[in-house]
Order: sequence, then structure tokens, then C-alpha cells
Amino acid sequence: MGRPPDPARREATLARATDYVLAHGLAGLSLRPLAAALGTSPRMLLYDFGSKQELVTAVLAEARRRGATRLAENLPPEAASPEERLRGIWAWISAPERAPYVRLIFEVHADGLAHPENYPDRAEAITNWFNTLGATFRDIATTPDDTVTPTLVMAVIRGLLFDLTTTGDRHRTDRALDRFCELLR
Amino acid sequence: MGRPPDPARREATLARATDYVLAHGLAGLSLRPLAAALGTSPRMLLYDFGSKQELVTAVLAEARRRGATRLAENLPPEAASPEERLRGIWAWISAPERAPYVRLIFEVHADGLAHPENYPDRAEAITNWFNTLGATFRDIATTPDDTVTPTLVMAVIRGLLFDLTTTGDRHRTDRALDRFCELLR
DNA sequence: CCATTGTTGAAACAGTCGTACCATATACTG
DNA sequence: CAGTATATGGTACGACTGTTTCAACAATGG
Repeated sequence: MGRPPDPARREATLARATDYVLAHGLAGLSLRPLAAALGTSPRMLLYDFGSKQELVTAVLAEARRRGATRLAENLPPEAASPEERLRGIWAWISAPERAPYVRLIFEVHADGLAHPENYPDRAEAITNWFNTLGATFRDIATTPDDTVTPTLVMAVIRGLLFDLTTTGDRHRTDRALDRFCELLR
Repeated sequence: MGRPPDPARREATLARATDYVLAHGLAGLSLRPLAAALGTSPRMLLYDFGSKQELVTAVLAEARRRGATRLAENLPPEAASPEERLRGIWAWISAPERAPYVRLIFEVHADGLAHPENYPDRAEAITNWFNTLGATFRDIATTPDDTVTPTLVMAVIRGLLFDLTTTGDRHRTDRALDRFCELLR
């Protein structure tokens, strides 16, 4: 008996909170402004998520879920050559529409360096869909279980993203990827 | 007339504040704990630096200055081959002793993504000594004023640092650099 | 109706933050 | 000595933080 629970409310809040975090970043996140933007109250956020830390964890999980989904939708066909796939992924991840996700990745990484205790599964949590991405390049590896080539490919992508987000110099970063493709041949 | 100013105090405070920031990170930096650790008071920090923001700016400038100095001291000789220089720089920057600097770089980068207004000269401030570093590889460029190859080299280093600081997997990241060296030949 | 369970608002708590204000101490000149 | 400039300590302000407490309201079942 009693009033039936409404799990949909928490889901809806989580989705909109994730939008908010992607738009405003993780660094200065505060319950009151977040609640105001979501049309709810800090009281309800804690009611639904228990604590700010748990809310953040849930938001990051949701963001990761979204990223993985969007990536799966936009992966170049298996049939394409490794180079075509690399170019496709770079074009996708470096597009302005992905900027909020990219920023969040760097924010989480930096926060994880200062507070590792908040990210118990940091290796998986942060690099999860980067690793998924890296698996795409397994066929340019030297041996079947070579993890080194995917690591290098991912490092180039991450490093160029660092550069691009800092300097905004798209031409130079695009050409650096071209150069890497040449080296891979 | 009057009591003579003591500029050395500000310098000493700046040096020790830089130590503190390198040890504790930028993210949660707060005047009271900082002052306590330095044996001074928030009052004096503001007296010497004007505001927290100006103090942070000064600390970052000092950290950058130190990084450039340490780098200059440890640069492999000009005579060495590009590959030897790349390996030397990787060994230097990825050493545990450089971890505080590396963390600070990633923290500043992430903060700059969220608050670009605090880093008016971000392209220079953040990438300054990375660019200095990149200049070291000018001779493996395809043309005299090629900025693309240094960009790629720096991206590999930054990307591998991201990976190493996240996963702690030194073996895999070291081998990824080996692989990059092979590609460069 | 009542009892029960889920939901929500308003307010307060205990703390931290950067910073400003006021007094005082210190070290120098004349 | 007085005069004057720098250097400090102490304190308080106003705004914020995550979280708790208490009360009320809503929707169900009996």
C-alpha cells in the first residue's frame, strides 16, 4: 500500500542534469544553481541521489553512456581502411558538437589526478570508450594482441585534442593528423 | 622615508606557494590552508598579491619559469639524433619527479576550458614550454618552417602522458613511444 | 474515514570562501 | 624624540557550500 514510487522522475532529472554538466562543466558545479536550472530543488536532488558525489557519479556514467552510443552510431564501417577510420574518428571527435564531451573528459581526468579516491575505477571510467575506440585499430597492430599501436593512436587523438582545445588551431592539428596517417602507411 | 619595502618577502612567499600548489594542485586551492602551510596569513597573501586570482597567475608563471629552466638543464645535446632527443624528453617528462608539473599542466588546461577568461594568453601560457620543446624537433620537419611535425610529436607526448597519468601503465606507454620512434624513421 | 508510503517546500545548520576594515607593530628619516 | 611609510594580526562581513530537520502534502490500499 501507500503512494507508488516514481522512478521516472529520477531518470528525467539525471538526463537534464547531464545536459547541464555538459554545458557548464564539472568544476564549479553546485547544487543550488543546478536545481534552479532544472526547475527543482537541492532538496530533491539529494532525495533522489543521496549526495552530491553520487549525483556526479551518476551524471558521469550517463555521459559515458551517451558518448558510447553516439560513437557506435558514427563509427566508420568496418570495411573501411584503418586510415579512413582514423580520419573519420578524428573528424567526429574534434567536431565542435563534441566539444562539451571533450571538455568533460579533460575535466574528469584533471580532477582524477587530484582526487583519485573519487574515481575508484578510473582506468575504466575515464578511458572506457577511448579503449573501445582503440579496439577499432587492432588490425593495424603488429601482432594479434598488440595493445601498443592502439595506445599510440589514442595518444595522438588525445594529444591533438589537447592542442586543439587550447589553441583552437584546427588547420595545424588537422594537418598533424594527416602527417600521422602518412607515417602509418 | 618610512620603513623600507621588503620585496624579498613576496619572492620567498611566491616560491613556497608554488611548491604548495605543485604538491596540492590548483583545484581546491584556498587561501587559509595555503597561508597556514606557509606560516603566514591570508592577510599577507592579499597584501603581497592583491587577490587570489593574481596570486594564482603569479604561481603559474613561476611554475612555468621553473619548468622551462629544468627542461633547459636536461635537454639532450643538440648533436643527438631526433630519436634520441625524443626518448630523452619522454624519459624526463614522464619521470615520477615531474608528476606534479604534469598534473598542474592538465589542471590548468581543464580550468582554461571552463574559464577561458582567466587565461587571456592561454595559447602561450599553457603551451609555452611545450612549444619550446617542439622546436627541438624542427630538424625532422619536412620543410624549414614546418609546424606540423612538432605538433604531432608534442601530441604524442601529451597523449601518452594523459594515458600514463590515468592508467599508470608505464610499460605500455613506453612501448607506444618506441613504436612512434619506429614510424618516424 | 485511516494508515501508510512517497514526495516536496522552507528553513536552518555548520562550515568555508575571498576579502575589507581597523588597529598596531616595526623600521626607517630628520 | 616625532613623523611616516611598510608590515602584520585580528576580526568580521556577506556570500556561498553540502546537508539536515521538520513539517506538510499527495496518492495509494484497506
